Amino acid sequence: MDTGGETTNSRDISRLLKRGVVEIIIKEEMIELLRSGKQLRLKEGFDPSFPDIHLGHMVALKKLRQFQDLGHKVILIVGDWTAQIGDPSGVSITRPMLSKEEVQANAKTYMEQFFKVVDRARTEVRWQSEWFGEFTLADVIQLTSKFTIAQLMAREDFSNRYNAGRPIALTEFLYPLLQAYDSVVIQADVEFGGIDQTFNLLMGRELQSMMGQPPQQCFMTPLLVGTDGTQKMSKSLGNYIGIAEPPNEIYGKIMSIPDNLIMDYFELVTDVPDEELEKLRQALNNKTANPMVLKKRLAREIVTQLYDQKVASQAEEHFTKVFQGREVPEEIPEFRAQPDGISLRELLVQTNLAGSLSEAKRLISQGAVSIDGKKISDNKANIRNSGVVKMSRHFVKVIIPGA
RNA sequence: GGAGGGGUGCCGGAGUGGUUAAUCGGAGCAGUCUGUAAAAUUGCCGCCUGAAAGGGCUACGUUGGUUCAAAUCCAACCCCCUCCA
Repeated sequence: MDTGGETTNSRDISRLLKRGVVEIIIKEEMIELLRSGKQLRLKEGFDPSFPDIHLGHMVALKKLRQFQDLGHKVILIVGDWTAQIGDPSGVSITRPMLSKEEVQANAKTYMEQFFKVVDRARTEVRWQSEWFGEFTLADVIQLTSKFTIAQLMAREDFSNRYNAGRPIALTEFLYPLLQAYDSVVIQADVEFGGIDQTFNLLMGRELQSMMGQPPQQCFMTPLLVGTDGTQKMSKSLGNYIGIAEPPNEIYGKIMSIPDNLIMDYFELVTDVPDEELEKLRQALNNKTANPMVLKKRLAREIVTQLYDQKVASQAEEHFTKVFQGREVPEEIPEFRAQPDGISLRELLVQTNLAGSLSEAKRLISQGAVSIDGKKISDNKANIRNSGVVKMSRHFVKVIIPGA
């Protein structure tokens, strides 16, 4: 059965449209669509310049999955044309054009991660080049003629930049238009995106109506705050937790998020039921729960989702032992040195614990490095015997042959 | 087409001939503390070399020039912004 099946009931609907959602345009229509029993076409786009998926993206992906579980279909659009323009996020204006091979490779990486959350069997993958590949200038003119500058300037980012005297590339205006056109081509019923994508999603609605299609519903998900606790999670800000990262890494990063983010993460990235969330929230508020303990639960939940329960317990164990118990982990990367040893500085550089000899020197002088638990502050120290070197949270087992 | 303003390190932003690897803020890194949280606090924050003091190299849009000496002066070029048309 590949249609939406029996009409989705009210309970499913309210759950679907509440948690992890900021705004739905237009909610009433969305509800009607869900009730109609029609199999909906859910559009989700991705920019092949950034193939890595992090927890921030997961909020929307989980939503997609929930829709899929009710029988609906995801249309994943590979934005191989819009990628050449660069999303007008204000962060980066121009992007290097990616070669076909790079796009292919990135798309592959992306999908490997995407299908960790989204059901592949109910997903259709479409490339923008399918339709834009043969777009002519005449087509471009026709498309652009449908919109006015005033309409585009309604986008906050554009008007902000304009008012601040910062440049706006002409091609950037094309970005929302192309994205809107995608909706027309694939006849999207619903488009998903972060709340910062509102403008682009609305353009799709607009264009669809102009072209005689029922306008798509816009489904906006909240932006997850990154590990720094202030800005939205993003790779370029370095405050992200990638879903393809090793379990220990994910677990550790979650443990390091600020306390005030705990409940957001629970709500948006896990499936812990609402009633339970409420209890956790209260426990946190009246301080009957140790935030650290809740975080551990959170970390476990998330690693379990991305891997499995067993891996999650292992990650927890690792964390408890190594970081809380300050023990040396069992499995640490090894470094084989020459029989006559190696200078500590050199070692730090070669194992990527330091970016340069100067940096290594600084780290050592600042007391960041220890060997077998003994702090080394002599920055010209040499390693002559095998041992475990620790720098901050990283360990390396140095092996000196014959020593 | 005309007039004016501007391009400095990861970002913002000082500096207008030497004492400037370049004030300051943010970000980042490391130490102490701790719950790998926050806050606090200390140090670092171009590269190489030196135990250190120091030395060398690279760097202020690009290229060339003036000078004992340039991010700072001159020329050409590239790029951006504003206003007028």
